[in-house]
Amino acid sequence: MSDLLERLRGRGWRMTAQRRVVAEVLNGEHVHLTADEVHSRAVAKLPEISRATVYNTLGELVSLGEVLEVTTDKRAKRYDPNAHRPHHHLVCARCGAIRDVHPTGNPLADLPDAERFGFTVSDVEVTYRGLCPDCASA
Amino acid sequence: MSDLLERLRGRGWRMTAQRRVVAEVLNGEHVHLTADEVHSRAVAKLPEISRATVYNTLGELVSLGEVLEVTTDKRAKRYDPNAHRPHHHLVCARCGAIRDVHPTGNPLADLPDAERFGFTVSDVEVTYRGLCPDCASA
DNA sequence: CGTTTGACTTAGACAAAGTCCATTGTAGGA
DNA sequence: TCCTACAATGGACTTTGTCTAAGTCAAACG
Repeated sequence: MSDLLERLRGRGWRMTAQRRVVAEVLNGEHVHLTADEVHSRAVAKLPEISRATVYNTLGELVSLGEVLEVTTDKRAKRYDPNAHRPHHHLVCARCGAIRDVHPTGNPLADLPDAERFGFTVSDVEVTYRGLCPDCASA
Repeated sequence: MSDLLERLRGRGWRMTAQRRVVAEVLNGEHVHLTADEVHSRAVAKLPEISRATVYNTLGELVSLGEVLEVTTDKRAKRYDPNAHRPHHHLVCARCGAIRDVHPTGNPLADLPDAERFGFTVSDVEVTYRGLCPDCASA
């Protein structure tokens, strides 16, 4: 269950009530919360936690590589704790629902040298867009 | 040249000084300006143009399919006038430089039915990340 | 051409998301 | 237990974008 929390403890991350709560909120599969949603849920468990702390903690988790920042829409960034299994995202264009997906193939290999403009390419992010079953039938 | 302007005129788009200036600013290859950058450049040509008009006009160009919205980073949306030729983006993780790229292969075909969760998938957006030559040597 | 009209533009208020900073609190080691 | 470096707080601030009411103008029409 508490994989994220376990990993953080193992890395000697200084544990505080606030950090524990944020990590707990983020735990799970197909979790893609905005900073604000993380804050709301954290407040439910620990009413005195501040917005700044949630932002700080999320930023730190991202730096540690334990959580990924996902920007699927133009609104708020979302935070994805599933950082240890590489994956991409499928987003509903209407309601914003997000699923983790695992396409076959390797898009990095699909970018010819001639198209790299001298860049050192290290990562690729793929976002599929469409309509989820609910929105498609509406 | 004024391909964009030509196309818009051809579509019976009501032409005003403000709209012309915005279209002119956006013209070109590898152009990925934020709304604010578009506004600054538009102001240089037409000082009394307002921010709201720039936003309105950009939104309209996107609706018309003449300009694409790109969200490569967590900051502002960027606007890409190269909407005719499908392409993806290569972004420098440090300085934010953006190039249009044309990978081989079709990522849409790489998403198995089992990974679609019943979604009607219509589009895919690929963002490569790395360091541009300047940032890599620094 | 002049009139008319509905679409376009404007300035500024407002909202949402995120950052910054000086102050206060506390985890964890000696 | 006490200390101290690190963490949390909250409120002001910044950035990005939206909205509205009132004024302006492009273009169709006669």
